[in-house]
Amino acid sequence: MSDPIQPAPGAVAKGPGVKSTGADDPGRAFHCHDHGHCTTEALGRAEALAAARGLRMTPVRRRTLEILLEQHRAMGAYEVLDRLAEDGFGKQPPVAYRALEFLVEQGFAHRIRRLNAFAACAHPGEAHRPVFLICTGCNAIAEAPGARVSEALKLAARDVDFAIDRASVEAVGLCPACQSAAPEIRA
Amino acid sequence: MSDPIQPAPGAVAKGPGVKSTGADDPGRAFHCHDHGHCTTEALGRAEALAAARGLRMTPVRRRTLEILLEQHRAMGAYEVLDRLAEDGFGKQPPVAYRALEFLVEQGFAHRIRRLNAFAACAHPGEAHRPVFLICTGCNAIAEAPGARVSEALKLAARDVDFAIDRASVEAVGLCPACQSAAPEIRA
DNA sequence: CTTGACATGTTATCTTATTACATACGATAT
DNA sequence: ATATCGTATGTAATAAGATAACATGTCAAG
Repeated sequence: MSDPIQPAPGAVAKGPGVKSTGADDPGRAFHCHDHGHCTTEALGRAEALAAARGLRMTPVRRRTLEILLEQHRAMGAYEVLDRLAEDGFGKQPPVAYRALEFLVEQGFAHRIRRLNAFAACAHPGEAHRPVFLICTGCNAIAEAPGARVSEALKLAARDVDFAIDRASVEAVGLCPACQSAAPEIRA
Repeated sequence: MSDPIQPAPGAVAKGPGVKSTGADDPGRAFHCHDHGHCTTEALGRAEALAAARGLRMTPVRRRTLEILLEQHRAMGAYEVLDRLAEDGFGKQPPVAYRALEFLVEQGFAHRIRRLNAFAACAHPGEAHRPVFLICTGCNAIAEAPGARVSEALKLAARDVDFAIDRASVEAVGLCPACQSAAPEIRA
């Protein structure tokens, strides 16, 4: 049960200009932050919400969320499955898919369609329409506030009389740290 | 070589309030329109653009685009592959994937991540950042102008210093016609 | 303690996508 | 006209992602 520590691997900037940020920073996945706290809080919130909704946060489900929370990146269902199997849970795809489905339904995790993968939600419980920012440099994923995007989307749909049920907005590019790093490579 | 006719199957509204629309209507996929013209034009533009770019619009590529153009909906790679095989082209996945990749790269088709599928571009050649509207009722797909959404997205990214490379905006819901049809079913 | 709803586990299968390698085609330069 | 090189096509094999169907286990209400 490796409980990975502070600077989450692959999600933490080391370069210059990196500032430590608090839990409410939208782009915190891209910066140094107290990841232990970040994890604990998300887990706690999920537990509380599940309880409040009369749902069961079972061992597989909790562990699945823990696994996703370890890093600020998306994981494929099979990657999650392997981890679960290591921990003594079932070894077959539905085990992972069901837990992930539950987490997504409850808003504790998100599905990143572009990557066919899943990522822990950074703001469980808060109604939000996140825009996903996917860094191709370090694979980190951040959720940016998507209220405005969502609004623009709604308008665009209304112009053609389309009734939106749900939407996904995913952008790939470079996080601040990888922008600093990449040019050296390209040059 | 079935050259599918006017009202594209699955893409054309039959209900009340349906108006015939011109080729420049953003949501035309959801309405009655001259699909033959719509197809011919897109194909012609693609040909011209390929030529202008010094690229080869080979038989598989052209046929692949034709297949996508038949209907205003997304098709899976294997569905396209089957059609290609019928026409005497190769029967293995790379045949379809390569042609589709070419079309997407050249902006003649789009990849709809949410559906793991592909759809012909409604505006080849015109620089545009489409928002995809996917109707769950009839599977039609329309491209709405995404300039504003794109702008909002850019701002959201800038707030966290993220450099967007490309983005996908996909909304699922009901097209005008299916909105009229659905309530009867639900009731 | 039984029952019913829900959760977990397994098998099997399906769909989507890629890697690797062989063959054919087409434009260019001899 | 033909050698050549880059590009396109074809095939086989397999990886990666996802679901259906069914059996078993668990927990809490009655």
